[in-house]
Amino acid sequence: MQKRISLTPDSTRCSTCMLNSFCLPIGMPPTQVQKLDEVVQERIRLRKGDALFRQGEEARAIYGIRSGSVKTQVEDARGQVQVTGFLLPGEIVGMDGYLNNTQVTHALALEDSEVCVARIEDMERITRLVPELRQQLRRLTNEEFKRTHQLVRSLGLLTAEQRVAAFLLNMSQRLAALGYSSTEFVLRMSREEIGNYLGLTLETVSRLFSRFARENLIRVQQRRVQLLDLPALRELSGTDCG
Amino acid sequence: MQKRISLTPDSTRCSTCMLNSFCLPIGMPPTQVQKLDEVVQERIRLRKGDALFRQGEEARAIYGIRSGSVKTQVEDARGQVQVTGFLLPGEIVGMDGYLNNTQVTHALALEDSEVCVARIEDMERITRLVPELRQQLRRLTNEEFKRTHQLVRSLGLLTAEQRVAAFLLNMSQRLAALGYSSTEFVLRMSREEIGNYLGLTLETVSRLFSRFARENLIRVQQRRVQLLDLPALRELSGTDCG
DNA sequence: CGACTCCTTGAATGCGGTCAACAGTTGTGG
DNA sequence: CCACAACTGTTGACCGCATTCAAGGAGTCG
Repeated sequence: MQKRISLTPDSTRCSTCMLNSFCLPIGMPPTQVQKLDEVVQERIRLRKGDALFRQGEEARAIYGIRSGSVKTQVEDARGQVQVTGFLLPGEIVGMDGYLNNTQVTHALALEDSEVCVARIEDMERITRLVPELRQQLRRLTNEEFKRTHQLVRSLGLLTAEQRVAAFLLNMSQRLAALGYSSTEFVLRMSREEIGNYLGLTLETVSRLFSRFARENLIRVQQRRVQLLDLPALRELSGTDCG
Repeated sequence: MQKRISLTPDSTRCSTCMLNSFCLPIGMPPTQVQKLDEVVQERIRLRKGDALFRQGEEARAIYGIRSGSVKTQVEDARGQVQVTGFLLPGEIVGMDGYLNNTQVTHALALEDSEVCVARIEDMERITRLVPELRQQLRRLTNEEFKRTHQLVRSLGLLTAEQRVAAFLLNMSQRLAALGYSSTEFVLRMSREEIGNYLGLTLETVSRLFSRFARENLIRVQQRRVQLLDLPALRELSGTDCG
């Protein structure tokens, strides 16, 4: 399933990566980032639908998304699934596993993707040399908490309409941060996955997309989305950001 | 509001605390636990309603609940509040703040309570001497993730009935672990707080309590609850544990 | 005792879910 | 290249769960 790639000296590394400032090295001085090249010795290529890791597995690494996108989901004893996040390039998957050596979520590729591998045992070693890395890992864990709290807030106190609007704005923001258009993008996940993530049915998501389109807030054709009226969406979402 | 208490040599410490095996020292050998006494030099006494810390504040410590109970909640820019957890004795509050030096939630006492203070700057120092502590902190962070994921699952895919049943079972389990009765206890929070936590209105919570009582699954009088039929509640909850 | 908060219960409404049919898209193999 | 199958998304009709609004009761504290 997964395809491992060892990085030859001249292949891309943290220190020369385009996503440098969005990913693990965020805010680290260049001299430190070079030391990260020692941690990230490997990449994995995933086909759409491949598992990067599975809930319950031993956690061996944390992963930075280099291209493509990934969803995380938890599964209970009865097999019911709840999507807990959609991850974009530059974002880190597996922080929760890092903390207890056991993955608490599944991570599945939404499309063909490539992820960089930072093995936990290597990091243990490197944190002794680069104390900033420890701070970095904390910060990433904190990000993860904020993401999850936002999801809880959305599920706990927003209406379906607000959730869908907030979801679109959130995607918009994150894509914009990566340098993509904030008003025109392709959703990599199905209506069902969006619905599951937002605690709604796929029909409700579809209906709201259609209604937003009818009201000229967005344009939709399949997974291609165009946001026509950001202020109105923000107003609808009932939150001040995604 | 808060009342600080410095611990005199003969007052209770981690190494002699009754909650020893439920709290920060969980699973640590006695010799290590003694080193924790160095970290936990202070306790705070809270009156009902007092804030242990507030969202946005600088995080200076993590806190172990010694007696009483605490709720955590996030607040958005418009002042809307979402309760994210109810914490019992032995449980740790503030892990998320520890990770970024900024509190991402409010923590409020549900009743008169006492919490032990482990200052972050002290812990930095102690982790150099007691490497196990670092592992401990990771484990606690992971616990926090699991708690939150469970809440997301509950909000995302359970019905009101299932959520309330699961909530009661969860309280039951955690109280039982502390040595209290698993079938008879007093809820420290209002219907409104439960409702907010579960993404329901207070009326829905009240109605479901009444219905469970009518069906002889529980007995309720105000905040005093008695679970009469655990298997049936488990069945209802649609999950295999709280 | 009165004022307050918290809880319960009823009645009516409506949001989102369910079930079902169909359309559009993608992928596959002949 | 087309035909067919499988998947994904849209839309409609109906239903029911949970919310909303409202009134009244129970417990608590000054």
